[in-house]
Amino acid sequence: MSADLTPSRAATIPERPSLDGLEDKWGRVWAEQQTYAFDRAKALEGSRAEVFSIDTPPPTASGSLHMGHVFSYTHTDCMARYKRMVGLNVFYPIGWDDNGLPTEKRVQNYYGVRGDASLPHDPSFVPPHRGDAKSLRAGDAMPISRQNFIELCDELTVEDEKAFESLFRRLGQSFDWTISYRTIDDHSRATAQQAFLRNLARGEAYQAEAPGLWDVTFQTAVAQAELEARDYPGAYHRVAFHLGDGGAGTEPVYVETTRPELIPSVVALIAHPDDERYAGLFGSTVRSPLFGVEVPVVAHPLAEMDKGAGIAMCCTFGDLTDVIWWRELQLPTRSVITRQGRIQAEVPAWIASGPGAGLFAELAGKTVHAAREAVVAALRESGDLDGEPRATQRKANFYERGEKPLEIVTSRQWYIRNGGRDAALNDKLVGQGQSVDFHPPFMRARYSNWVTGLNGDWLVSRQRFFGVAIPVWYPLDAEGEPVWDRPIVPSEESLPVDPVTQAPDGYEESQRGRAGGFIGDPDVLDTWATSSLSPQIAAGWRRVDEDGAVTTDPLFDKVFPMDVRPQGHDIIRTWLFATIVRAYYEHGTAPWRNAAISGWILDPERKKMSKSKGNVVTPEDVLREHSADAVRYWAASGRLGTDAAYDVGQMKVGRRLAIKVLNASKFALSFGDVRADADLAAMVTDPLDRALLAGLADVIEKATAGFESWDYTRSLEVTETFFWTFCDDYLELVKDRAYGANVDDAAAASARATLRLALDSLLRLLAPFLPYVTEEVWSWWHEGSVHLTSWPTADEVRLAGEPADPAMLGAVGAALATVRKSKSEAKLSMRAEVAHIVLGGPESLLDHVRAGESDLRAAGRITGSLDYVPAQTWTASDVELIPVEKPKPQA
RNA sequence: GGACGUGUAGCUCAGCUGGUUAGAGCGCUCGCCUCACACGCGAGAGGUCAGGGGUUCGAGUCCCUUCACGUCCA
Repeated sequence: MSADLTPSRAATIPERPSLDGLEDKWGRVWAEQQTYAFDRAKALEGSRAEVFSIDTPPPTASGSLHMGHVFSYTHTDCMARYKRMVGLNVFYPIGWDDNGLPTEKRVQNYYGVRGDASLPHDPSFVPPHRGDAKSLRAGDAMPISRQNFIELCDELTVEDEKAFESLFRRLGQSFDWTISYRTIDDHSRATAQQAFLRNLARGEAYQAEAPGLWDVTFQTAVAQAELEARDYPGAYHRVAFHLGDGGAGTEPVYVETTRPELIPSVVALIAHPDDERYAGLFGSTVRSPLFGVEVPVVAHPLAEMDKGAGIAMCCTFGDLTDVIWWRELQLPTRSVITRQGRIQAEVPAWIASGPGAGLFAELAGKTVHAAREAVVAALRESGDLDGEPRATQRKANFYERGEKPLEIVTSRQWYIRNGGRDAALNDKLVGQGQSVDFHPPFMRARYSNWVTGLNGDWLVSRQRFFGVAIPVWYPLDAEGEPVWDRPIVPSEESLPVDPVTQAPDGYEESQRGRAGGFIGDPDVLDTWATSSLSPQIAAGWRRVDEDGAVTTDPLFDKVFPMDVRPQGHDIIRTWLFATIVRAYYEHGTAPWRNAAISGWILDPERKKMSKSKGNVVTPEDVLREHSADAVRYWAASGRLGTDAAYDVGQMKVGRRLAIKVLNASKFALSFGDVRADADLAAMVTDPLDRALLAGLADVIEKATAGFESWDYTRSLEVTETFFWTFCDDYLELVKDRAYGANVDDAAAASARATLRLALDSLLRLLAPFLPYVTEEVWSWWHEGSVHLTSWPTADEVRLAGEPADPAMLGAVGAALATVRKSKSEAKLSMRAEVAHIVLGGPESLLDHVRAGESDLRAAGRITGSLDYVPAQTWTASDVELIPVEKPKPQA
């Protein structure tokens, strides 16, 4: 039986091995030698099964990497390294998500600018400053053209990405850096536009004018997945609506509303059909206070009987329930809130002829907040406010990055169907989730819950500057009005396009904005609409050949569907779901076979780490202080799907382990060389050595099983435990035997061979977790990288002949511990000699101890008589110890 | 209100399909400068496995229920 090892040679070992500098040393070597390069040619020749492909999350380039990134990316890297060692051709790309609002905000602050679509491109533009913005008020920002703005985004994200790359490299991420992309680069933009155009051609994407959530700060539409419900202070205002013509003697109907400023928008009062208090009013009409607009009282089950007065004021639009009522009850549209979050300037028709026209004119142009105060004052004056407003906490929808509650405005937007309005499609998309193996499995419920609970299609258009342009134009009719339902689309060959600066085929730029001409769609796609195509972008779904033809890279079928999507659970509803939707439409399949979901990192007090709490640590500092291997050890101790604490203690344990690997390896290789051509396995004859390797074989099997079930933590744990036993017991037991004797001494040779065999496997078992220290030690006596060797197999260390019993090492180790305990209790040095001892132990194990007695005597310094007696537990009796002679201080 | 997860030594966590006196590391206490390692080595103390009920010869492990915490969705 010969082990499948890389070439070995006489060991060259540093005098004092150290972790310091290993990251720089090996990081450079790995980069120079392309250690982690994906073998494209081999993939193209071979079968899909020989490849392991990873849909790496592209981090947001404009943020900064935090310990959560370190945590989850390490999880993936450990799996990637394992898969590489079992012989798979690992496709491990890295991309940057430099798209979207975070980048825009960062660019605005960094350069002191803001985008203004009305401005022309200035080719010689120089930003006011770079970084170090002084106190920057929105008004001070310099307005610049969209193109100039995008150029700045481009400039800054490239800088940010360099910092990220350096950190990832130091952490030991085994990406293939040649397979990289940026979600704003030409290839990504073209891919995103091509996929969108195909969605459009197949009817999966559509345009609609509809009420939708709108962020007044960022001036953009917002999708359901970007919502965040937050507590928001408000007040119930009890407001009177008047019956009939409001004649005296009739009791008004009181509603309780938190948004009195929307009274001009009221279209109905709505109560629950079972609510007897209002049953008599259904079908009749009431007049709104102040404005005197006549609205019906209608029944709908979404009215909450126990909330407020039990009867709600339906306005267009105060919240999402209003939208449902408006749609289902076919109510009129009476919007007064503009996209800026202010009351519109013109007095609307339904108010102009009524008593409130003057009041409305006063409200015009006011913010929602100011309008509310004005309306409340007017209600007080007219007597329509019953009592005083009562403060309340209500849940309001916010854009996840926004600071003001979302308004609902009607606008023309693009959508991609995602099952939110189509039960059959919803079922299919839930089914796509079933075909992905989630790790841990319960994470699938997050997916199914989200998909099942969707209440609308995916809104993909955003009114932003920096992003992938929606690749369509609209013809203008003879009156100069856009013909929305006949969008002009570009050819796939011409992608990427920017409809704002380029004219569509068949038109001249001079026709832009003119009757009979065209306009370009000014919007960009949701960031997720691009990042949801990360598998397609990385794997070359779109490729442009030299002749300009659009095809697909033949590699695509060798890596797609990908083997795994690693990501955090917070973006199951966005990134994971969107990727499934896109792959389903384009390929009819799930985009990956597995989804590996990492948990969050919490601070030691179990709080979420955030800048505002001041408990954020920067990965650079952490890596410098503890070493990359130590930080990886901490990360790898966290199982998939489980939140973990930021735990310096665990990093110290990892550092200790890494240092132990250095020292133990040095020791194990220091007993004199074995013959280079020797069959190591054949040299292992001593029963204790055979027991060690038998135990190691079991460990290899368990560690392998761990990785195969995505439980890398289990692999680390069994390997680590065994490694410490190897150090504390086995090394101690055999060192005397391995020392000193000549090369031809069979007992010594057995120990030395075992040490090498064991170390060889142990390093490979630890390599996915501790890439630096294992590479360092490997280099002492091997050619090539440990990361490109084969994963150890139990067969390598399972010797021919009589099967050895791994329990023997445990038995002799327990006996040694018993001897140590005697010395410890006597408060003596471990060097103290044992003149006499009677060892008690389980009868079934005593034979094992006898078989290893010479090693036990050497390690325990038992120089006198050693007797055995069966006992329930390990005990020592009749112990006679000889203290070590303390050397007299020299005079 | 719904879904999912978690609750095991002071702390961080293992305990897989139920089976002998519940494990590890850190921390703590005591001892040891043992020729790989003092960034080390050895030894020790610490738990009625959140509470209650049930199934079983036997439950931290399965079922029911209560409580606490977390995340997401309403």
